[in-house]
Amino acid sequence: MEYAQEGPYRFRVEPQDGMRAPGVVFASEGLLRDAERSLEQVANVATLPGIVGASYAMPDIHWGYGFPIGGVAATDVADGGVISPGGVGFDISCGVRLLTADCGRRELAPAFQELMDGLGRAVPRGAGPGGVWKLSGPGELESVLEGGSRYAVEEGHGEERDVWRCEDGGAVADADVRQVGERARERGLAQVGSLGSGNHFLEVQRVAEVYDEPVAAAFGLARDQVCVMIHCGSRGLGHQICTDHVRVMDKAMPRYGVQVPDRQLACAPADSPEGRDYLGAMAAAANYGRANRQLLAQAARRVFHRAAGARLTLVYDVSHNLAKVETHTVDGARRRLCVHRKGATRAFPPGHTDLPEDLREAGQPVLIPGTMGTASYVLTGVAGGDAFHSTCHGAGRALSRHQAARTTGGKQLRARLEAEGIAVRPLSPRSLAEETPEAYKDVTAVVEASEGAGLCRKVARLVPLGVVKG
DNA sequence: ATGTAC
Repeated sequence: MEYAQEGPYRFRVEPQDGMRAPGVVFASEGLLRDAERSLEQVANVATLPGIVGASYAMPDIHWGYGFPIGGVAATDVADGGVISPGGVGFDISCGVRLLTADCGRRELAPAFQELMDGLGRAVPRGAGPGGVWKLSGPGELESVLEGGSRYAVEEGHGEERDVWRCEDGGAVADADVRQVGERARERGLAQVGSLGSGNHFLEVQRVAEVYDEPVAAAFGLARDQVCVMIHCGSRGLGHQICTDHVRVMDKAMPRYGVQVPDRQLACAPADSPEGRDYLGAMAAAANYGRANRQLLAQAARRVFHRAAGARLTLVYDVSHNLAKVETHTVDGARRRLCVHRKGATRAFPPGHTDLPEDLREAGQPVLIPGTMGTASYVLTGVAGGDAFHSTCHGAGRALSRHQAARTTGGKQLRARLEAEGIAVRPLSPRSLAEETPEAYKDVTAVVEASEGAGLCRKVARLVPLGVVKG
């Protein structure tokens, strides 16, 4: 695919072959070179009816289902704009939650191995059922789908601050549980408060560097601060919802006269029965994802309290796989847009009215999970941010799981990480080897490019002290 | 990512 550089960290694909908008990729030359194949997916997304502005991609762009991971596209709801499950991905509402601990690294040191053992026991992980919260039955699952982490807190699993420091106040209002199928419900019932596998993790981290003191202070972060970062999604429930609704839309597309260059871009007008049904089910999965992270945070709180007498305070919780109807100004006019962010993080700028008051001046915390054994980042939204206020979400895979597992053994990798001072509590040696740092791109390069492109600003770098992996 | 293939 042909492309041209139109600014530092900004590349453009001219409209061609049915594209209704250009493609715009924010990346360094190096990151783009590694992802050239995915430009085809950027171009495919640009053919979607109602697309506004451009088909965007973040610096961590890589190949995904229909949309590239790192893809951002907005469609005009009032103008036949479509919603595509492939623009959200299978792990609906995958995201990151960050908490600060009220203890220093040195105070924690004597109890650290005990703390990690406790986290290892308290965090359900890996494939299949298992979760911290045993729901009373299908009725309570509906409450989770409608109330998200707000419902979890109401039931005693958290504190008031957890609600307003979570994106959407812990729950979106437009969840429609009727659109969540029986299989999705079955899968979701026994997984609330579980990590899953792959790049998902719960880490104990240390603030290694602060880039912006005032904003870090507003987020409650200081150098050498101990933090807990949780990266996980909506488990089997979100996966099943995606599967079910892709099938529905695949069949519905001809009725709306929509043609897409890739069947994985199955979609329907956002303002159609099929579009509304998916958006309602997706919102239910979004709420489930927040409740999932809420329950894992509670589990971590219990372990921190028991092992170190320490308290954990929520900084923020934000998804990087979600579509939302948001109001944006386009060519001077306010328009309701369906913004797909797939492997891309919302990054609202200072002053945005959807931010809680105590974050209004600093901007939205943007949480970027690193790869095991590498850094994670806290960023903030900036005025004038492009791509409907979006930025990167992390580092994509560079090696397949199989390739990764061939480069090292799990025991060898664990020894290496422990020698670097990182405690590891893996589910199995094999799953650990698949997550070796060499299997991922450099998250620092992704963050530098995102900042260079004017999508966000760096606030702090966090490094792992201990990691719990599925 | 995912009861890692209906």
